[in-house]
Amino acid sequence: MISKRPTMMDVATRVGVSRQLVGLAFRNEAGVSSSTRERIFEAASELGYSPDIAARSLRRRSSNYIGVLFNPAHSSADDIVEALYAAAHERGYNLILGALTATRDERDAITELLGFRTESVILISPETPVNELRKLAKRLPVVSIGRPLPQGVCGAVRSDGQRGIAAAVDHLVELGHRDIAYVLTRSLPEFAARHQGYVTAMDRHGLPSRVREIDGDFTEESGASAAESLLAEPVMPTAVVCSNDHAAMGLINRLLRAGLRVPEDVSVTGYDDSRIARLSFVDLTSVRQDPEEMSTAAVEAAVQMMSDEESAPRERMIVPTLVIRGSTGQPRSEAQLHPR
Amino acid sequence: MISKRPTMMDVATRVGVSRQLVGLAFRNEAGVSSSTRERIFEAASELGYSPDIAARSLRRRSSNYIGVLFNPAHSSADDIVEALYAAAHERGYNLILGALTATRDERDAITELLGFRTESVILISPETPVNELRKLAKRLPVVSIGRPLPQGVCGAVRSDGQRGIAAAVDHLVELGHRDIAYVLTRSLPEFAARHQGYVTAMDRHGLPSRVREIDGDFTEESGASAAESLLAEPVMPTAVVCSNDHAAMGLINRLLRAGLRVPEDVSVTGYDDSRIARLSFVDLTSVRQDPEEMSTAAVEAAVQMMSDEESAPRERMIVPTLVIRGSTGQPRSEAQLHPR
DNA sequence: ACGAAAACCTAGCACGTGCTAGTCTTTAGG
DNA sequence: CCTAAAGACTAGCACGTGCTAGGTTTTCGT
Repeated sequence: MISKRPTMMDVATRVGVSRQLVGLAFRNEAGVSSSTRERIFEAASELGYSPDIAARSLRRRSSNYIGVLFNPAHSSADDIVEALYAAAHERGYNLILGALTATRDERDAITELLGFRTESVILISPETPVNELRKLAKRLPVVSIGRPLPQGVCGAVRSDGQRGIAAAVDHLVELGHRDIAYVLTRSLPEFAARHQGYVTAMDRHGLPSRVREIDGDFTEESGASAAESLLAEPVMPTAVVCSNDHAAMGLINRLLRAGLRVPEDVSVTGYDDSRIARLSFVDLTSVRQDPEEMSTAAVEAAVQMMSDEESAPRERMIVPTLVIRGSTGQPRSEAQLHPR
Repeated sequence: MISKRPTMMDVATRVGVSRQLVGLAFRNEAGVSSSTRERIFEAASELGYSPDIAARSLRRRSSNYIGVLFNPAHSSADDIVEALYAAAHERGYNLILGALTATRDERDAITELLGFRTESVILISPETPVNELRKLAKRLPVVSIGRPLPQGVCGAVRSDGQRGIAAAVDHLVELGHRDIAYVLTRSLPEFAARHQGYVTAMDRHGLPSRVREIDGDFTEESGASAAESLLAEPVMPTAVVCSNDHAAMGLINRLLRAGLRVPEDVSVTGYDDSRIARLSFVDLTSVRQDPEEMSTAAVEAAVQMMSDEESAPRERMIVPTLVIRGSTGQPRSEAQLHPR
């Protein structure tokens, strides 16, 4: 029973027709009488037959599949993957996932996707060197999500980190904050724009002298140690903008332990609007990069590049939005001036 | 360039050998001189060739792939998927993922996996009716992770919910708690064992009269409303055992807002040891179902059923462990008797 | 230098399906 | 009743690879 999965032929002989007719029925093509069609599907279900995708795409010379590289450990990947399925399905494509794990690096995962003869690949926050991406993009349409790349390397969808952070700074300034610190992430290139956004926004508000930058990364620990160095200062800023949600959480936690209240004493913002930020427990004001919009744009770019081989790789910038929650409020001096 | 991906034949003509020799080289078989082998790989890399997995598994009549059904929205799935990759790779198998999304139900996803001719499927917390699972298991080895099923339906790996909750209760009793409430989850069958574990553990400790059960589910809101009903009681229990981490978080959050401290006033435990529980912010004592152990067991079961077609479906129960963190401590009366 | 084995290489069929080009049967129009 | 068209169905090749069964060259022991 295990050794042999049924084929079209098995269904055909059971019904008493030719294999080709079964093929027509499964492809929903004309030329099969409705009674025969019914008998075919019935027999197929009895035998547990389903078409062999490998054989089909081999013969068709097109798989109808888009490969997706994602890292399940990265918190925002799930939302994007989910939205990609919907977006691809709407346009008649299927997805095949390539996961990044401790035992599989990007090269392995991409090679596997190519092995499946996907017609294009969508890479979520890839770290593959640019020249390799360029090489890859010569073979098939490639769309990168989230990573800033030089013009024309491949299709690209990313959100405007500069505007995202600027929105956070604007929000805080509007609340009355002036001493606004920033916890940056050094390790990844996509964070350069966010950093830039902080600096220019502070400038724009006439606060260049209040710029205060602290090193951090993607961990809660880094947020906690950022909190330490702020607490050690003579004057604690009234607000802290973080370049990601995890660092923001670590920071808040340390501040609370030090007896400060959020947002009464210090306002904090995150970035990503990850599931963590949405927890009622955390309730973190955060910059949202809409996963539906990113995914739709990525699939659109891939579809365009697949249908028109000569079209230039499409690049699209998504405008992030600030989701205001409970971790931001009026600064403490203001609160003292206008209590409640 | 896009219309035609290179084949073995292209590589062969470029090197000046037969297609079969290229095949030997890529399968790492003997019979290819090392110099030729080198030239073949060089040409392949220049052309961007990688073997066509579809054609290969078609000819081999075995795909070497295990299908994995998972729900990216479910918090514990990521860890399991990651561990599955490692476990499968160690045993010479690859994984192909089938994601559950809003637009794809289990039937769709499983049908797709079958279309890829995976040699077996591992289903993470499937909700497919038992009779359909039984039918499926007749066609190929099926292993379910997490769901309680009647004996013999298919391979099964799950953790002992009864012992898991019992461990939480034991821990609290050891700390001195006697008034221990339980927030249950009604919606899913795998939670029946946990409920049972609570009742029997309370019994065993001679506390059947202290049993206090509150309805809940997988959401933070349900935890919050559970907190409400506890706060409305004349005597608040000193500890609350929750059947999942999300409910525990909602509960804690509401307690804190009501001015209670955790664990000084109330101890709380969760279940799943999800990433959320590990956040320094939350620091939740929780029952851990080791994903590595579950995954390894699942792959082992699948491999056994694949290699020995007649072997009975394997069923394995994993013993969960309690991870003690900061949300549990001595009960308030005890703490008053022995301060610090 | 000879035979044999080892090393290196190739021909041809098969896997399950899609597609083109048909064949055979039924129906419709005069 | 004849013809043509439409409907229902089928024969056979092709897709890219693996495998069996060979073929040819090189190497080695004596």
